[in-house]
Amino acid sequence: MAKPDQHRDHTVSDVAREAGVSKAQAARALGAYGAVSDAVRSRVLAAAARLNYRPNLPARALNTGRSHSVGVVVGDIENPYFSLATRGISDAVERSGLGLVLANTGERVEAERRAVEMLMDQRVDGLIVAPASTTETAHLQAVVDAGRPLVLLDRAVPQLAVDAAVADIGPAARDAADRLLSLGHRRIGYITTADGDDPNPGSPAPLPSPVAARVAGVVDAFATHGLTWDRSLLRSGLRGEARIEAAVADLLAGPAPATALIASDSLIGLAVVGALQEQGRRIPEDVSVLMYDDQPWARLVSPPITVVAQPTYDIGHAAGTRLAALVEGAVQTAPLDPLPARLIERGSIGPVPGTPEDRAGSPLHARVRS
Amino acid sequence: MAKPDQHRDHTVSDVAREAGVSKAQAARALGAYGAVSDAVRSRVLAAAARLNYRPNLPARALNTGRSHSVGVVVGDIENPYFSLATRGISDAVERSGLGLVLANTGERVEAERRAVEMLMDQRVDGLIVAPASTTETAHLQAVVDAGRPLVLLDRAVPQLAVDAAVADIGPAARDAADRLLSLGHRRIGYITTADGDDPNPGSPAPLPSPVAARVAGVVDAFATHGLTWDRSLLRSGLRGEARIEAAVADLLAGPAPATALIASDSLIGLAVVGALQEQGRRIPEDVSVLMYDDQPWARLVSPPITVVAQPTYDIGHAAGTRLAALVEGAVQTAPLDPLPARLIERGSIGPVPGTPEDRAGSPLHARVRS
DNA sequence: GGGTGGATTGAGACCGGTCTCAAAGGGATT
DNA sequence: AATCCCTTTGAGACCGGTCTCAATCCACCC
Repeated sequence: MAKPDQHRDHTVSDVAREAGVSKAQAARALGAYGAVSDAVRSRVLAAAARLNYRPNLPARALNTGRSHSVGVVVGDIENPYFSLATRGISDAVERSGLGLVLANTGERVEAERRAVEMLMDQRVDGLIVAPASTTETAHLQAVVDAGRPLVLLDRAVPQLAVDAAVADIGPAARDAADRLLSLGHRRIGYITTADGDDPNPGSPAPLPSPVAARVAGVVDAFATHGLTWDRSLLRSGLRGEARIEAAVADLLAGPAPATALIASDSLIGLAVVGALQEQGRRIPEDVSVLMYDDQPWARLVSPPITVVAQPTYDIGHAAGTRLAALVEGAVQTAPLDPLPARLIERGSIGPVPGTPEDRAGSPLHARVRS
Repeated sequence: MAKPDQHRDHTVSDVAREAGVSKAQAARALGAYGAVSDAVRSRVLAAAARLNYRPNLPARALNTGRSHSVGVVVGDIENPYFSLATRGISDAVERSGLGLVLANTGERVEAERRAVEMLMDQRVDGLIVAPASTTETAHLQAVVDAGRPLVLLDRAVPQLAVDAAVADIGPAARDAADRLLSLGHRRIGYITTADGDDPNPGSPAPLPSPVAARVAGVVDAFATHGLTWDRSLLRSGLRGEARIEAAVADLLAGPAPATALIASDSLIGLAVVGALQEQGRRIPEDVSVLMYDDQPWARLVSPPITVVAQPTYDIGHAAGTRLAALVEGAVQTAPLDPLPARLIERGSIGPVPGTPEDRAGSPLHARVRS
């Protein structure tokens, strides 16, 4: 009838009794605060060890108001980008003695809102969020209003005055597009999972900032050469391999097919390379391929993939370090510097099909500034 | 002098006052327990909405004893195996309304011990652990003794009477070795990051169970054919790409080089394929390669890599589902079934160099059962 | 020897919820 | 109208810590 070994854990009071001191003194010795004589401390510690005492962290959190844990909200921990960034966060945050509460959103704003709410209710000391949307950010504003430290990961949100650990994509994005332009490419397809149809900020559903920056790199590079990028070559909101493969096939079909494809992340890249192999297209002879996010396998496929590499681990680490500082009470800190991304040229981009390599640049110059 | 907007959150008492009811009634309405009339409930809920009340979960946890969160302890979240499994855990556990507290150990037992202790102090409702060691498991036994639900991930620990979500590697491991044997391979190198020098259970520092099972598959397959696998071809404890590359070079050197290499996980596989490419060895003409854990890129490299695929997501999902059930109070449950692994043949294994393919099987038969 | 001040100590309130228990309310029954 | 029973209500203890505050010690000094 009675539960057999319902032995509840020992508490501060138990330890105090065992050591023959008051609860207050035991608590001070165990919590390492306040004034405690050496004699009492050692008696209490010995008693605690004897009873195998373990502190109840939620109880402690209840009246200190500090939970010693931070929340991390990412789109998908399965995505190598996020798992590496999370590793960076974890390493950074652990050295401040903070635990890590993880939430997946599947890039759905609604799930993100719930996760953030839950973490706030959990009274985490701070939050790192890779926001799924640039516009629906009321729940993030609420975090700021509540005075809880918040650091954004990977994606900045202009209307939110908080730190963001991001890569400085712009220059590398332009480099990449320049490179393609100089090889004669004019029809460059851009494929992303992110939602948003217009690369201009201010549109009703803009792309998340890093994707927008990548697309802007293409647009800028074209503009620099007096050209205009054909926006119909932007394919967004593509979830699932099938949709991506279809987009690849579509971009490569018709009278004015794309001659180069840019994959907005390594998951897209995987699908794109897979699709091209299946469709029997050669890289880079038939199609040039550029991928965002360097992955170990990018060097191994043939040809090795040209990528724009971001310091993903460092981005996570920076976010974690900054959040830990804010949690410790830092204030008036300088904004985080964007970390540099860079183009790593390998073998997956080449001259436009039909163009002799040594003349690759000429069509460009023929048209420049009309 | 006074902190400007030190507005502490509203509490149940605040809501009660606002709604004109007792604290107890407000708490019942907000916590959805006990008996509350419709009139009171709606008044309380309206007041709560007006004050933007949010429950304090640590406080709730303090006297219910349930934190509605589970701990996950993995070797390295950056490893695709763990990030995929974690995704499975997350999905499974989320539908039970449980949060997820993550800890990385870097496969160090000491870090694992600390992480488990911290999570126990945090009073998580249950734990999922991928144990770094098969022998140093006192901290895990302590979890069991404390009556807290525990599910092991990926690796079973014989002396621990708890559920383990693992793959049934044996058959696929034997299939893989059989395949290599039938192609004439006799010198098969096995490369792993795990520590442990002897595939026999009972040795002082045995390999973790899944690695042991994989090695046992090789041993068994050899034995079935009346052969003995040369254990000097087992290379364990290899951390970092450089060490792995050195091991590859070493295995392939000397008078009796390995003709096939087995990579114990996808990270090893990456390094092995990279090393072979650098060393100018062709796969599978010069060396056959088999990898554990299917990864999207394994299909994309040339030749595509033959792998033993495990249902990693499902393993995580099974662990999460089982843990959630245990947390809900399930008892007397059947042990978890190991999930099947299977050999997926692609192009990275071929006949032993110098052996005409159609005669590949003959040296084997010539020796069978002496 | 009395005074002084800093270090130590213990009692008890408190954090924000849950939950027990006795009292009050409200039908239906007789 | 009195009784019974079930629902609803509020007071207050409690979870396991922290922390305030007044009381007590004790070494040192005049």
